[in-house]
Amino acid sequence: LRPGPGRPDPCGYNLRFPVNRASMQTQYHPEEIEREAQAHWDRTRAFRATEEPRGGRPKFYCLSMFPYPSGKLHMGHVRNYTIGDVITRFQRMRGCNVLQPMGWDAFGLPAENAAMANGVPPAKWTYDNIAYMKKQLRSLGFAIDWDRELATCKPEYYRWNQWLFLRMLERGLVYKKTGVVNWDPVDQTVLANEQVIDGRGWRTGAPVEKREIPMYYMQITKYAQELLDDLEALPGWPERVKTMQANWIGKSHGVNIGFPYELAGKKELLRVFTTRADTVMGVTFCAVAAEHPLAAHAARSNPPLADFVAECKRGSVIEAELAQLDKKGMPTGLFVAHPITREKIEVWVGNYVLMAYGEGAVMGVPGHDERDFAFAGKYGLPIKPVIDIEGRTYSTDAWQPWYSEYGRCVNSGKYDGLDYQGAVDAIAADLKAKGLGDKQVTWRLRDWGISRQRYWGTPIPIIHCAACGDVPVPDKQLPVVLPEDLVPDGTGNPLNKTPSFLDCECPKCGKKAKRETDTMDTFVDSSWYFIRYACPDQGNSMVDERAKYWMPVDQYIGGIEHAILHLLYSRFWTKVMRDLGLISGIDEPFARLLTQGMVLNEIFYRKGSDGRITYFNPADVDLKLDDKGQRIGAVLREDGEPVELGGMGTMSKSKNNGVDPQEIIEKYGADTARLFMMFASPPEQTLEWSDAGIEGAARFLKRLWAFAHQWHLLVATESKRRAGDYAHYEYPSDLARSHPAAAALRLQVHSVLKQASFDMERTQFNTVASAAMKILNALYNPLGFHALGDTQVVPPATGIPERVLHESFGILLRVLYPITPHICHALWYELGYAGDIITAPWPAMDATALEQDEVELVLQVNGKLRGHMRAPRSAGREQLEQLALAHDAVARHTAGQAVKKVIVVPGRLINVVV
RNA sequence: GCCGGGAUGGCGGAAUUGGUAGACGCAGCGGACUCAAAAUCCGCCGGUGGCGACACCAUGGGGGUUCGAUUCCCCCUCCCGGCACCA
Repeated sequence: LRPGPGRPDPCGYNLRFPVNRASMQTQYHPEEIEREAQAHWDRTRAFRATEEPRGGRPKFYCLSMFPYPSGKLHMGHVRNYTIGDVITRFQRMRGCNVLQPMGWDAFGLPAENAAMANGVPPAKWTYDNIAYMKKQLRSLGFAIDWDRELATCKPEYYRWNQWLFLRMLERGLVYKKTGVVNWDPVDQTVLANEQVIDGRGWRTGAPVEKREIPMYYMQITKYAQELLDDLEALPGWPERVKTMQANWIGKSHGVNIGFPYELAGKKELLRVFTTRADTVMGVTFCAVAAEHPLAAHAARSNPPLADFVAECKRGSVIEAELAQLDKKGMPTGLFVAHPITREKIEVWVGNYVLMAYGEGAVMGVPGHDERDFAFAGKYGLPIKPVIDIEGRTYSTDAWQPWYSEYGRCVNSGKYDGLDYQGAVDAIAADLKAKGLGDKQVTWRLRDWGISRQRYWGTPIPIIHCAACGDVPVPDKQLPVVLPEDLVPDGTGNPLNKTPSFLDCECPKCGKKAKRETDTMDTFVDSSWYFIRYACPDQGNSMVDERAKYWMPVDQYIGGIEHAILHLLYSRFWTKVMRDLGLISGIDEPFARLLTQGMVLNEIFYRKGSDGRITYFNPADVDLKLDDKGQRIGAVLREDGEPVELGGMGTMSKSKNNGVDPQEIIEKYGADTARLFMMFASPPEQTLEWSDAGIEGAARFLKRLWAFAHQWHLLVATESKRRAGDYAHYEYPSDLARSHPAAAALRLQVHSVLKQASFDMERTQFNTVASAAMKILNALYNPLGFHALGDTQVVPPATGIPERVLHESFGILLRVLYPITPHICHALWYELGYAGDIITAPWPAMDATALEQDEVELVLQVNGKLRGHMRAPRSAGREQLEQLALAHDAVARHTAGQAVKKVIVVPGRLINVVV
């Protein structure tokens, strides 16, 4: 039943199932059909995406976050890319011109670490990993346009990092600054603020130190307002991601206040930022950060203070712990004047003041700020309450949370009685009149430091000349190529010891000069790869007009761990590229974002007598169940001794609970792995790995194949080779009477299809998989299949017309196809459906199939379910009321009581209120 | 502490957004086939009471709105994630 010679293919393609078999395989052999399907797609270049002229199909750009080539795929990858592939294939069926590209986030530290361990250059390690992982991805059958593959470690790619860096440098969007940076002592490199998590390096987990290093910054703060505002233009993003970004950007409205003082006869201002200008009359001291110039000045003539400042600066302390630390401080001996009362205010150095936020100095209002309260308490500074909260009495004994609430000003002279906004407005106006302050907006977001003291990254295109200083590499000398044969040995960046890279001529004066050896943060690489996919072969420019066709990404899929870092940087770069005129009409790169949940697995462990914990892989453990199937324990298969149940946790090496996707694919096939991943939970939720669940998915596909095979034998008999006859389904309007079983089947199948279509649109794929299972269950009975032996052929006993079964099975195959494309591809041919399933449209729901002459209604009394009744669809309200009231179950519960009201929900229920 | 998201059978999860709670699957139990096991197929499967028809209870806990609440509102408990000395 495959398209044979002489039979025109209605889709206009001349496709043939690649294997010429006399009959369909009896059993499901995933490895064989998957190999064949993939070879077929390769040969027909089925997933190559090309730009279509105006008026063509709508474009759909479906993108999954590209992987770091760490060695082999893990389950998280499989889940991520399967979700993307389901969306890709579904959008194709909906008639879109879909692009799903793939590439490699190929620069990064693990390559250097592997190089140190094995003595292999990072480049070789990376390229080997790419080759292996690409093979794995291909074996999963993803509808990827491999023609657009890119790797960020290739000069063709990273030259444009360098090129854009230079453009940004010209415009002041990149600048060099020596500043305090986060230093990861293990990786020996600088980390961006975004890469410091709980005071530790995001990769190494080592406590971050502070160092002063010159580095290049990208001015992301210039875009803070737009990055914040445009979050509202992203309805397709999860709320929590937007909230996380908004918090990270951290916009605060406040007042910048200057406290006047004199230094060496010069009038100066100590600037502070506050969101509580209404409490300015309660200031009893000021505090500056250890790095503040005033602290440095005072320390010069005050050795104990100098020691304290040095101690604070050392800061080899975890920031999160720092937050719990005691408030510590020392007076500087300097005094400033209160901007309104002219009172003398002492300036302290405080360990709790951050140099990087606001002005690096605060006004101390112990009456209404918890930190200032603790500080004042410790050093005996006065506490002056200036805000009154109605119905509360202030006491300086202990801090109360309500002390920091908004209220009315008291003890504040002319501001007494004003509320928060009134006081802030009045005080800001007075300060402005004196030139001592004004309203100000402050951001938490800081500029993005991109210099990394590492080898395996994009070289920063700068040349250091003794005469001319830092000179940008001229465009015509790009790319600055990174040598690929170096092997780092753990003693710093090997580029520093490589004269062939290091030595060069100054582009300005021609004298001998040295190249910059710092490389760029790898987040630069991933900030625009999705635009480059539009034109990866473009050698003359960063992007071309094809980017305009494909951008923005319609659906982006990736892990929640990138909610801030990667997604914020990418939004920033897109806006920069827009402002440089490189792309147009795009403010945001990703229209819709889906953050997939983590993949979890059971954790089993034993605690040794020395307190050491040993973890056991779930594959080596047997669960013990009681007779109800509830787990009561687990034993290690090897020794039969019990192990502890540690619950569910993210698959990780440390917990020894990972499952290698390769083993699953080899044992069950890609379709089974894909089906399980999609079926076990909705994409955004965590997914709990289960061997039994995998078995269940495999069982379903076997059943599907067995059913198809049985039916294939049935329809393969001579007179039934009429697949083409099924092309148009027209059913008599009295199908329900002539073939009640057929009408019932169509009702089931089309209701399920309606639900599946809805769930596809809202990316809830677990219920799409369940829909396919429901259709197969509905089909099993009409064929009487289950009662037969393995190979016996029996005609349908129910009298359901074959074309109804054909229609139903065609719907089943297409509903399931995005999730398990290989088996559906094969069965589509085997059962004689026209054309190639990858060009088949998503099935259309037939509304007439849902129409019934009689409907079942739920009967309720006072909202409680009491029975069911069948009634003609045409029955009116009154007729239904009467039927319901006369119904046994209803009568029993309403007997002797007055009926107050009857609620009729057409087609659903009747509720009698007594 | 602040922000966000959750809590439904033995388990993963459904419930088309206020209308039959537990779809679909897993596990379990009983049966068929088999010398036997596996595989496959059939049946049962939230709890309590009852031979049964059926009744009552049940979506973390408590209240409310409604003819009707897993769904909406208020309070509380617990869990997960993010941020956190941000002035």
